[in-house]
Amino acid sequence: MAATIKDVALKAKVSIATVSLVIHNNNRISPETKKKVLKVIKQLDYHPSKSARDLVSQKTGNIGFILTDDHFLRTEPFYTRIFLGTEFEARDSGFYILLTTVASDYSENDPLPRFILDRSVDGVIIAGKVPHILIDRIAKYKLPLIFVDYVLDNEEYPVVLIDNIQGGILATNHLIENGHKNIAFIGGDIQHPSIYNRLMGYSRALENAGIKHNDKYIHTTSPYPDRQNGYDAAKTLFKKNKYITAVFACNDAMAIGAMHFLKDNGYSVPQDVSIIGFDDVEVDLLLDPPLTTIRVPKIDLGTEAFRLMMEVLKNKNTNGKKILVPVELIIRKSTKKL
Amino acid sequence: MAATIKDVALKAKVSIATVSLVIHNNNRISPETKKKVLKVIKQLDYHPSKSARDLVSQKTGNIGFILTDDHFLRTEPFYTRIFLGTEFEARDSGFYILLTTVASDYSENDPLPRFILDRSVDGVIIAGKVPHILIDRIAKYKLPLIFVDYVLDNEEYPVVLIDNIQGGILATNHLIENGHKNIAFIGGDIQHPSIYNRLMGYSRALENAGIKHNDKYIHTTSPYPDRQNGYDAAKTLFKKNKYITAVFACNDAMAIGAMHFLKDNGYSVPQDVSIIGFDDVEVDLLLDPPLTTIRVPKIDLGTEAFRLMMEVLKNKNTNGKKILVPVELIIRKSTKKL
DNA sequence: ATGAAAGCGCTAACAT
DNA sequence: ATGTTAGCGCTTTCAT
Repeated sequence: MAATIKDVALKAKVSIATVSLVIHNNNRISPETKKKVLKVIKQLDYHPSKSARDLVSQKTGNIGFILTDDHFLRTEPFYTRIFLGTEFEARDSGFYILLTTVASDYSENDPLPRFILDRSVDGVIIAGKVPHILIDRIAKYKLPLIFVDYVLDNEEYPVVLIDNIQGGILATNHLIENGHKNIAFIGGDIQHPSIYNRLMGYSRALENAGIKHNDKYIHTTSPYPDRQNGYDAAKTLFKKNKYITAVFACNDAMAIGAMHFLKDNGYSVPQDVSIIGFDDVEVDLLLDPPLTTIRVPKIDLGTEAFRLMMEVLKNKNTNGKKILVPVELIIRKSTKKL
Repeated sequence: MAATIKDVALKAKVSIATVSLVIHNNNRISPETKKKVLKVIKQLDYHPSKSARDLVSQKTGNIGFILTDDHFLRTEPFYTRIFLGTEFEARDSGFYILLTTVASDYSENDPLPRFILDRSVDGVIIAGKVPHILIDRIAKYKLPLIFVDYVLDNEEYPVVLIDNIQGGILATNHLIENGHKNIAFIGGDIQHPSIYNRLMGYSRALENAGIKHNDKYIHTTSPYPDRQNGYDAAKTLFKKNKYITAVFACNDAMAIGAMHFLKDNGYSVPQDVSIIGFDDVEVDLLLDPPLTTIRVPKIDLGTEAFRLMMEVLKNKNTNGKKILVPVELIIRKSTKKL
């Protein structure tokens, strides 16, 4: 069995209280005693038991990380990266991240993540859109709650968000600067704040450039912004509109789908149509042509979320605190001058 | 604060021992008492504290999951999927998975994963190749240890492996059946058991078909089987050999790299050269042409690993137990009849 | 500067 | 069938 505090105390001929104080670097201990105890700790390869600490401190040193299985299973790693950022940061602070997925159609009767029920987390990070009912249920447990890449607009939770409006502006400006005027926007569910804001950025950029907003160029009825829906959105759009020369897709998956539609139908990218995506997932580079996009620093999102959680746990006033993570235009080969 | 066993006992007017027995469904308790206690438990939304349980039971209900950061950061989700399989299965058994990455060049001076030191896991799953020194150090803690997709040949650890030999045979046979005779193999470090076994499958298939083994068609000097090395391997190979009509890459990443090299140099796939990969990562479908490959059921690998861990924890005799997960040929468009 | 002791929320052995 | 109690390995208050 592993050594306990008792073993150390016995061998160092001090009380367990002294050992505890040494571990916590309390300055009430004399240098000699400290040295002696430290030596024994090393000899026995003693490490305090987390279970015992958790019990007595009424904390767990764990943070729960919740996302829907849809999001986790996404082909292009996105939330996985956010999770990694959180995990990296947590490790430095001595915390563990307990990851769990919930069904995208989580409903009243589904069980809550276990770590909430058995109190094995000190706080919960929710990444991406999750059903409202889940949030409501979690809220009852009064655990610190932080959102990443999603938040309900009427709530006061601290949140880490992508600067989607800025990203929308960046993407649209890039197209405008390349001489495009007939610029389409394709996106999924417009109720989703990220997509809504990307569209807002698009609108604002057009407005700033004095380009008239054309509702026919906007397609946002797809439920989920994946490749198939990108394909379908492009199909609908190009069937009705002949003058579109550029497409801003709300994410890379839809951009990829749109690119496929165009290829299948005799358009060449970027000669006939320029396409820009959003997210910067790694497959972008593999495409032919490689996709111009807006880079989202995914790892940073996770890192920031964890830091914010630490602030909350230290009782700082973080009510409604919002961290906007900046994005970056990555110009590759799917866009060109008109 | 959350309700404790004491609160339940008080309200139900029984002792905490009775409550404990009810929780554990012990049949020594009378149906009426049981009913009464259960009712109070529901009223108070009582869930036993994991910290307390862990401490008294000297178990943690956690399993550590270790992989190198290289592996976790792989562009094509592979180990992420294995992890998911483990997590899904763990959830059903009431376990948590603590994920941590270690540096690929982990050395003597680097710290051990914390969950080993502070005893917050009951066992450890190691996924993919990790430095030998890390395994040695972990072994000292006498924690149950299981390997997935990697194992040292001289060790007695239980392990879940891909049936790489069978996969190598499947891939090579597919090419042979399509009339190919001059079949190249490209792979990374041949010391890696997976790569070695895929090559063994290749050799065996050639042998069975009575095709002479040509060492010049085998390139296995790349350190890490990624795209760049696939590109380079193809370059080396095609510079020296004119008669190659098919390439079996040890994984999809190298296959993708090789495909790029061929495209860049005027070969067309599959008209001039057929290519088959291994793994079946999702981007394969996006390629032009979509990649023929050997499908590895990643989620299953994780699931099996967790189940094996449960067996070990139940003290079943699992010493040296080896689970071989079967693979499957997925024919797409990168291979064709000669 | 150090030690004794209570107690965190459970489980399990033992008692009734 | 149910209750009493010791103890898991720590932290922390209070003594000394």
